[in-house]
Amino acid sequence: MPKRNSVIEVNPADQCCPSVLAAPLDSSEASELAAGFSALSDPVRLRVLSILAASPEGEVCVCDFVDPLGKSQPTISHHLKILSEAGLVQGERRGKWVWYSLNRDRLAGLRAAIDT
Amino acid sequence: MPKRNSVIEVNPADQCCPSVLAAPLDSSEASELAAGFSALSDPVRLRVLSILAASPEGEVCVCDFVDPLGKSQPTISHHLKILSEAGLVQGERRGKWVWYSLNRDRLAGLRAAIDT
DNA sequence: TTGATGTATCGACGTATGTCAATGTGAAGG
DNA sequence: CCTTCACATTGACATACGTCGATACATCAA
Repeated sequence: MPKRNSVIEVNPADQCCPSVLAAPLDSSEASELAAGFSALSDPVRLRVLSILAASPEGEVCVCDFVDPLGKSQPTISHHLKILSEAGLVQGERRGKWVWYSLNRDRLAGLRAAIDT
Repeated sequence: MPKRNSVIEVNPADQCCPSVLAAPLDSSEASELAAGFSALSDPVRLRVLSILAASPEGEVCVCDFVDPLGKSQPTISHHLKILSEAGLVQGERRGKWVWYSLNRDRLAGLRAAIDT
């Protein structure tokens, strides 16, 4: 190993959420964050989020994703489940339909994790 | 489809980088962004970034990742390549060693993509 | 109850991904 | 030269992931 004081030892400290840039992440913090970014690592899911964000009512029903995204209904449902489990969206059943809405706080948390 | 004006038609407009929240993403914008977040979707890679960010010199050589991350040298090299291809880090060979540094602009670009 | 409609789950398939041992490459020192 | 050291690449493997057809579940209307 070249002559340098190499890797820093910094206490993750008392902060609300793990941050990539504040201090070296331990294994569990890194896994937690990686799970969040995994939810963002698919183009269909990003388009789901963007459609939700652009919706004036703030909610979109499942059937309204199928045509614009060009995927089958089971595929859309699969992606919504992944986004839901990641805390990025939530669904609410009203009658036959399920309306999904964006959780902007969760998205802000992921953004903060890569903030300077 | 339930009675609502459903999905909005908004022009992606003339902006520098695709944004998830500004307007509905088209397929190629979404794929481009998803590739970026894919690079962030692994705990080892997030820890690489956090170690780089915490390094006072702003650069860390490959051998200094191996022990802290508990992965083999080829695995570290593999992850560094993925981060490099995503534009998040860059490596510079100096003698026998290769020093990697963080590209904060690229990280800021991804952060901006999920900004409100 | 029956049928129609919207959504979720299951099963299967091909592909992508993380991992490491083995090997290749490139640089420094005898 | 030849050896040693740091890093990259390859090949193989197990696992995870995206996709869709088929099907189950839930709700409403007749």
